[in-house]
Amino acid sequence: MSTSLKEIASIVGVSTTTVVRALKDRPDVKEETKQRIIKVAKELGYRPNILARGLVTNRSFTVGIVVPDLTNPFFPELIKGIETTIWAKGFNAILADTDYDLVKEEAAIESLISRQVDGIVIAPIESRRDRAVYEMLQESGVPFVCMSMVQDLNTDLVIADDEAGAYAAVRHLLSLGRRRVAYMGSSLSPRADAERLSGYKKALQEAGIDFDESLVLRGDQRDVDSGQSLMNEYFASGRTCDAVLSFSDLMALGVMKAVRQRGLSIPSDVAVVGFDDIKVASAMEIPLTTVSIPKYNLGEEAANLLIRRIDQLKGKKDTDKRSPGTVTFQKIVLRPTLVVRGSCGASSKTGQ
Amino acid sequence: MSTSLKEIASIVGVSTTTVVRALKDRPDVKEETKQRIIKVAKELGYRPNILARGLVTNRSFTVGIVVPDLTNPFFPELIKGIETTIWAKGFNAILADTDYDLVKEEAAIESLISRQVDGIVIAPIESRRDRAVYEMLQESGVPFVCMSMVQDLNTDLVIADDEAGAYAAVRHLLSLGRRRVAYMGSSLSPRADAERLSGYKKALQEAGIDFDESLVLRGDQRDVDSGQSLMNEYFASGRTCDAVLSFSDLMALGVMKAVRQRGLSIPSDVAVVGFDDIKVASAMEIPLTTVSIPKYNLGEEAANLLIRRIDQLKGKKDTDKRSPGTVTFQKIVLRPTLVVRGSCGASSKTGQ
DNA sequence: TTGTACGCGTTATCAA
DNA sequence: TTGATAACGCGTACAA
Repeated sequence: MSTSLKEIASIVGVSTTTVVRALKDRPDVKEETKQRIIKVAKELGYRPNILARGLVTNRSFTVGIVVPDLTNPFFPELIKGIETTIWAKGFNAILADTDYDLVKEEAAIESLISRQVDGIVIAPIESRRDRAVYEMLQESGVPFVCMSMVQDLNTDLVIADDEAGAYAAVRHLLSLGRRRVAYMGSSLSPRADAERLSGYKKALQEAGIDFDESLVLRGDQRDVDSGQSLMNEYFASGRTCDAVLSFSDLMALGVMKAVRQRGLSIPSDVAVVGFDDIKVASAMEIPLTTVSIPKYNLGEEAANLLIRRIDQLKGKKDTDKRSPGTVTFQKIVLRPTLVVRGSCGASSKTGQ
Repeated sequence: MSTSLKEIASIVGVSTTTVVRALKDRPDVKEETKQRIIKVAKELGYRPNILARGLVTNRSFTVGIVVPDLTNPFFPELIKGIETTIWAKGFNAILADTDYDLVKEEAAIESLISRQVDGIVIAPIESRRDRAVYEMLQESGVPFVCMSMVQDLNTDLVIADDEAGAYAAVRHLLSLGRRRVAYMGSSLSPRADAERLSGYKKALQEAGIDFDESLVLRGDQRDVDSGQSLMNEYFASGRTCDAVLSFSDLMALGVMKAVRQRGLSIPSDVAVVGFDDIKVASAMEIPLTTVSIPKYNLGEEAANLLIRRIDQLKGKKDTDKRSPGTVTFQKIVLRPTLVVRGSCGASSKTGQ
């Protein structure tokens, strides 16, 4: 099919070894033959077969990216951060979307290992039964970085500071005079949810406000409708609030819809704050105040950490690959920033 | 590193051939040895090296996906459609984001070819100078499917019917009594832009309305701000309109902002219609009427077409690979649907 | 029922 | 300055 070193060699009348040297522009080839080889290679449109190369070098220059749902606006930016970073270092990305399906997640990881990826960045589903999958991955020896905590497993980790994010948001709301701040969490991300709730409580406590369990709701962060219906139920049950911090911007949009349907206005009656800072958050009629997560940077950091791991793994010649006692995992935590826009009722200059 | 057939063979005390047969559950292996082999393979966590396999079978079971910008909400759904479809057939996806950079697009394609992908799905940048890149790709012999037309090149193509989409939208607006309908196009997608403009004109003509060049604007479809500033300029120049069809939902959001800033109301003063139907379109305070493009389906169709191409290419044993005269390219056109919501002023039951 | 031998395209080692 | 040769892990004729 495609031209190989051997073909070039036979055409030019040299050995493949010489062809390799010429194409890699090594100094130890006669200039004339080098030129002849390069010329023929160009004419034939020679492209190295990276698979074959990987077979001998034991490096595929490929990393796997595993996410639960591409269409969640959170992930494309993250992936872009990863892809751009690894691309700059000569790596390609194999992408797998698990659809929040544990079976597919496991299959995806198996497939990636079979494809000899040099490493994996993975945003776990956060199922209660995902531990086994990650233990399998650890045993495989393929380095990987998680974008959220997997139960009590020790892994490399790159995450946002959820507690600090929620804390800043609630603190801000309280400083604006809000007193009944609802927390709309998500049961799909129990770890992050717990962190945020903790930040929420901390802010309340500092302001001397008692924690009120009835102000805590939980739904599905991926879904506008979830935020809306949750908020509707909340109102329907006779409860009230003057502010809502929701787990995602998508949910926050749903909250806004519900609030309006209730005939209340934003932000005067109810302040709404989201989480993530997706692109359209600023484009709403009432621009959404939100805890902005540096998604692209998270991707960058994860990619850089992973590549470091790969280098230190493949770097050492053949000193025993696993020295399980020695490994210290890294945990990189990025601070989110509160982006104040219209929906929280602050008189801000930001976010127009 | 990872266990190979050879290792298993030497442990069990048979040849690699036998191991292969056992692992593929061929009938011509003694049941007992088969079980022994399978057992050992399991214990050692054997995983076939797909790269090595590809070297001999000349099939990598990988397809490349090339898009100009992952964070444009249009693409994740498209990619998901592709990825899910090919995954079901045993393929993995290598993803490349070109950042609307022709140089990176070419590099990405080269890289994919070097990685021996079996095929490529590509959403072209639509630069004026992209032709060379695609000719290179054609010469490589790797089958590929385009998600938009590349100049006057003949390729497999899977696209939405832009003309029909725009036509339906404008027709609807006119049926609601709108008379000055602005068309906000995009200079980044000249082909689709021309198609839509044509649909726009067609609808006007049928209604007996003269085409007015001053109602046509052009900006950057990726950007909310572009829609906003374009619309601002429009108003500032003293022009008016009672409806706007914009090239993307993102742009439409910008238009809505500008209209409100102008003190006009939606939809009574100005009806706004978008294109794409991104997730949040329905979550706006005034839900956005839009021409819904079946992004996921486009991805599915592209993937299926590509896999058909791959099969028919690799299927034939070794009858000359390129019979350039014989190839007939396919063009699959999917119809978009107009989703009527609040922003166009129809009294609809849809889209709440 | 099992094994031998070769090839896929590349890199690496050693020798000339 | 150049070339044999082996090796990576797997698949497949061809034998036995």
